[in-house]
Amino acid sequence: MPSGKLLEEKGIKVTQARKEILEILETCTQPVSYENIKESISMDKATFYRNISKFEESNLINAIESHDKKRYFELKRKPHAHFTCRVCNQVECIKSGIYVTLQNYDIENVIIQGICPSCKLTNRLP
Amino acid sequence: MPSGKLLEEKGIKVTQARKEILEILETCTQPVSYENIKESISMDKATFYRNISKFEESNLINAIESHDKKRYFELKRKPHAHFTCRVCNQVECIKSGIYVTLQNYDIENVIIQGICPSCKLTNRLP
DNA sequence: AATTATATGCGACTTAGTCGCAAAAAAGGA
DNA sequence: TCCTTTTTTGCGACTAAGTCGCATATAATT
Repeated sequence: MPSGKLLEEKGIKVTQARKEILEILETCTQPVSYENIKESISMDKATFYRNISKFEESNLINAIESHDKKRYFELKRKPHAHFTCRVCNQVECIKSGIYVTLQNYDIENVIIQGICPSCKLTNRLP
Repeated sequence: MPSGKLLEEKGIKVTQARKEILEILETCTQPVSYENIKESISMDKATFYRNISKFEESNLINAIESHDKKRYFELKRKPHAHFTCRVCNQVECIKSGIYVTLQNYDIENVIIQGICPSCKLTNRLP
């Protein structure tokens, strides 16, 4: 879906900066932080975060915070859980069936924390 | 269990500050932040956090970060999931049966994010 | 074109948590 | 008990992801 269209649908004005952010998020298979993509975007940090806030309000994206205190962003597609590795800090989408329900709570995200297979195998330390 | 004993078992030197922290954590039924308990402790902020780090290394306590970017601490007792409310930021222990397994991952914590029943009912906004 | 509204860049700011260092407290002898 | 070594503490300065105020720029509207 072209990023301009996504924005129009949500009633968000289409700007160069916003298109840039969405286009990058569309190509990413895992959530990314500002740090991860700052070389690939041309806007200022403040503009990036202001637009990210706007996208969050419009329910366009999802943010997950990892152990490094950075927030990682992804387009909202099919709901799924996330795994954050406390060694490499990467945030991974977990597509496999994790279903959590809690009576009377609104559940918006499920985050599993621990050590990912790759860090486990290579015995990397935090 | 007296807090001095807990420390000795883990080979951590017993000091006034450490006993204070543990005694408070022992009385808490929900995870608490530094902010929550700073009036009840007599040590400096740096000392608090240094001891918290030590307790984490020794697997004595657990930390959960909420939406307010603060970390909430609890004694490690029986493993259980946590719920963090993005409106009131409280961290709640979820004792009911949530079991998550992921092949080849080490799972250390499961955090469910959303809106708690109390904030839902009263329609509080973030 | 002129007016109004919204978005952007820049630099200063916020804030939970961390660090360096000197003073204080504990531990271990002799 | 006194002396030496090791660990802990308090204080103030610092860190870093993210936010804010404001002036400028861009877009929409009349």
